[in-house]
Amino acid sequence: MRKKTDLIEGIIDDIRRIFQALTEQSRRVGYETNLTGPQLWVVKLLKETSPMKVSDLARRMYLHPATMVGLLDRLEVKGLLKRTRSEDDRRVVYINLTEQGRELEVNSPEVVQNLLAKGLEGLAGQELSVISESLGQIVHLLGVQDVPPQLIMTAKIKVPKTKELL
Amino acid sequence: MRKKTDLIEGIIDDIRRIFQALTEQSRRVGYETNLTGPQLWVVKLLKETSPMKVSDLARRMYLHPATMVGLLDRLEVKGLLKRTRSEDDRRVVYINLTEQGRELEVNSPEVVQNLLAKGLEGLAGQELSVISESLGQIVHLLGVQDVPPQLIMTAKIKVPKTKELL
DNA sequence: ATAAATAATTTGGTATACAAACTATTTATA
DNA sequence: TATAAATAGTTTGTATACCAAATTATTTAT
Repeated sequence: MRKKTDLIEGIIDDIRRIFQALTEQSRRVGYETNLTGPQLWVVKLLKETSPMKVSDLARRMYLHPATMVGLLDRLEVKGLLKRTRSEDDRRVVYINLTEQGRELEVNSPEVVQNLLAKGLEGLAGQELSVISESLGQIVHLLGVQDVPPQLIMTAKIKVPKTKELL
Repeated sequence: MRKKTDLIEGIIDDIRRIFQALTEQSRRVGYETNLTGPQLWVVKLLKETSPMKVSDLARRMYLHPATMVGLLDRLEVKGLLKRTRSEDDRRVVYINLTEQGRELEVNSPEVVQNLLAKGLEGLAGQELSVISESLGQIVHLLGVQDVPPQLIMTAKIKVPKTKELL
């Protein structure tokens, strides 16, 4: 049997790897869609539910409304979404994807969640239970049982293009 | 027994929670040290090994040298580190922590790794094996077995200070 | 002696992020 | 009903992180 310290080291390495996969994915976005992480996140959210108010989006992404406006500006310039002022309450602005936005969403890289979900479906229920248990313990150790799970997406991570860094 | 789809959902939620705990930690940094994530990362690296060349630091953090210079500038202004041009090779600049920098490092929040390590030490070897197995499977699913584990730290994440967002 | 490579920096640009102030609009209240 | 308070979105100003390309100084290779 492996030594306890080795096991712990391995576990932490694996968590780092998972973390990296998540951020890695967000880098790939840049290459494949010319959007940054947060930008694609907006598009993905709008695909799920739309229209959405500016404030809804800000809340969902845990961002300041001012930051949201900037994000929306850039996406609007790219022609991926459309602002529409509400008739009922003229303070409200609804955000919708344009046809171009929907198109981009479809062709954008799989979000990590889906990748995982598909992989997990291939496992037996028994195995899933074990994995579930294990993760539960880690979550417990980190003391985040009660944290509402958010969408996975890092703020901004770019890939270094210069060879020297690879 | 729980349904397979429920298990999968739970697993993904847990991964999100872990991810969040990691980024959450990097947010806390801001409050407790007045440094950003990358800035503390530099300090932590220098605590581990110093002096380090600018290029070493850039490589370790997967950043462009120019980005590194900016980071170092800000930390130097804060009086946390000192640049010293090498005598041997006058192109090289060595970075050292100042006394103030070492002091800050000691009082800075535990890096997640340590938090986890301590928690895991409390578990039985048997349990650790199970957890190790489980994570291995996830890593495998994500196809990142061969990725070298990096230090955990996100690029830049700030905490929203306005109540409306909490 | 000169060309090529290397280390760090400067310059110029973009995106994310927040706070504070501002505009327009709606709701509450006196 | 007039006015105060709240709300939604925006603008403005500032900071950080990030990169690419050009620059300077220095070292190594030819």
